[in-house]
Amino acid sequence: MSTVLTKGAISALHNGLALDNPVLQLVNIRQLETASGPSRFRLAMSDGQHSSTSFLLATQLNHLPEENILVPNCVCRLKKTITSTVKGGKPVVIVLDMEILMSAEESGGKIGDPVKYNTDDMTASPQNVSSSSSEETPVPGPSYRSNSTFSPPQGRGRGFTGKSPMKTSPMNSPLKTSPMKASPMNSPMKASPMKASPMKASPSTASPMKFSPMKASPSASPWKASPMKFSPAKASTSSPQASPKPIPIAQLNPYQSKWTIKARVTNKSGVRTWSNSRGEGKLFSFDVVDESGEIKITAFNKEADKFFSLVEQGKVYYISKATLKVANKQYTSLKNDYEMNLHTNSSIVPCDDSEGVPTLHCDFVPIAELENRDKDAVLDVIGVCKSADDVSRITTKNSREVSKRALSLIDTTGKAVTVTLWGEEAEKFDGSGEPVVAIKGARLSDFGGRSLSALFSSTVMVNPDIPEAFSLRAWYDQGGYALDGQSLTESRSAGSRLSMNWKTLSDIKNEQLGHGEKADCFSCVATVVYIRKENCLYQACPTAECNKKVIDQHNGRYRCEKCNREFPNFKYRLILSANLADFGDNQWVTCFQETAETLLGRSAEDLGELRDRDEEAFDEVFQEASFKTHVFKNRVKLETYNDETRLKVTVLEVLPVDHRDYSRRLLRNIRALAS
DNA sequence: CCCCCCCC
Repeated sequence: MSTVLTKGAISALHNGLALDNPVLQLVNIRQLETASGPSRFRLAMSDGQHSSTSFLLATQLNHLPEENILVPNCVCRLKKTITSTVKGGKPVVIVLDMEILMSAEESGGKIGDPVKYNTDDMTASPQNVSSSSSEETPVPGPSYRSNSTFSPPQGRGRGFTGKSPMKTSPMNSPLKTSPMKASPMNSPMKASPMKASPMKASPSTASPMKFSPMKASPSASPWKASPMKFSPAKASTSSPQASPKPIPIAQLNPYQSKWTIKARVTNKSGVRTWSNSRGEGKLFSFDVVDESGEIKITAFNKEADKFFSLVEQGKVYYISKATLKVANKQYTSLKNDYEMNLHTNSSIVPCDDSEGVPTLHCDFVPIAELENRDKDAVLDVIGVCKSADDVSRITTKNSREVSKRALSLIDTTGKAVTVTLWGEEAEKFDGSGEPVVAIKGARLSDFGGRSLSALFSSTVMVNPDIPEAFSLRAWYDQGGYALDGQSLTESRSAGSRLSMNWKTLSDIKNEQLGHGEKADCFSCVATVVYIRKENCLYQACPTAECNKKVIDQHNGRYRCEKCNREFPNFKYRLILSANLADFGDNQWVTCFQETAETLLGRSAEDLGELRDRDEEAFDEVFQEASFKTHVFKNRVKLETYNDETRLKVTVLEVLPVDHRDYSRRLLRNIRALAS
């Protein structure tokens, strides 16, 4: 059993040596006293030979002990560590990422008979590091699979508040090429002659908000560069260098103090002020990228003044001595667990050698995949803009006026989604020629099912010079355009005259539908569990417009009080009480004539005749209509008579279930329940 | 230390 542990790892880690995913056993875990901030856990780890209590769990892993996953005797793989030295020269191994290989039960208790590792003896050399002896620590950090790191960007939006970042942009040359010119692929004009599309996006028509290519090294093809090719930075924080060698952004973490990064500014905000209960101030932020990754940097107050004009969109800088903190993923699509705040001693130095430093880093989510992402997620998307609304002005809840424009983007998944642009971005957007539109950092909303909204921090690029844009262009022009891409965003005008305000039956109670002044309308998918056949038919006035119940005079004549007439005949009409159920609740509803006929699959006239002639056949109609599932569009209103209130649900329309649509919504509900 | 990001 002891073979599972990486012998010698304790010594190696204490000496700051790189190890490839060492496997250790947790001997003990203790929560440290912390004055403020998140809890800290100190770990005692064993490699089977030595044990040491000099391990500290990075706070982003606190959930492991908190959920009792990381408990004594479990066996762990340390996927990412950094060895720091605390005052007194004592090393501490900070565990930044780990996984549990074996639970305490599976490990069967303490492995081997480890002796306490003597941290005073720092000359001790690691022996028998039984796993990999590679000097290369795998570049740590979040997964960077399938990302794009590319240049150049063509646009970025700052929304409609704050200062225009364009002012500070060095990039004001016209759009150099459209994707297809740069693309080795067939001309889309040839592939799709009737589409005038992309060629129209000429420099002269290019939206001013688009950024033109950067003058810096158009030859650089950074997306070809492997983001993983960096050698590891020394874990040691010693040996200050005269001209510091930059470390990859992906290796930044809060447990190092001396570092420099070399990175390009991809997204710079204006200066914004804030005022809340915790105080007030001003700030601006910017995103930077290198080949390994990206990170958000924020400058407050004095630092905002100091660095605002220095930091220019598209330029490359050496940045050092800033504070790393855990990023709040809620607000960013940047692929980094951390972000950076500038402080008094922070240094930002322009760098002339920008060769090979990419300009943007995207992780595009296929449109079909948006269905499975959480609401409010901030993500990157790319698609062909097959249609765009005209720009319109709306007034927000805070009575601000703002421009908006909705686009429909489609990608090779054959799915489309609506994206809303705001402010200047909406005004300047030119959708002619069905351009490829890439958005970095759009927010996913559940409006109309799934839709996207650009944020202040989003970067909107029209026909960006990136491989994804080229292949999308080719796909679209060579046939994708003909696809009737199903949109994840249900439009309010779609379907029939009633909008699909989808609810489950339990929503009726939970959301107190029908309790308002006016009746509420909603749609649901439900199964008929019971239909009351008693009193479902009545004898109505035979006059076309009058449906009033007639009084049987028992002399072959029928009297209508409303028409004040007697008739020799009547017509049958239906008022059906049915009980509908879905996975969460059931509900009594009323169907009048047409909806009742649809539900039963018979006309009221036929049913009336059947009831009088063949009761068994009549009953069978109700049996057959039971346990069928439909889409019901309903009106719901709380009604009061005689001090008694009850919820009245009237079915307005019965429709067949669109199973594709339904399963999408069902999945969404299940996810919502699970989260 | 922000985190506003709008509308249907």
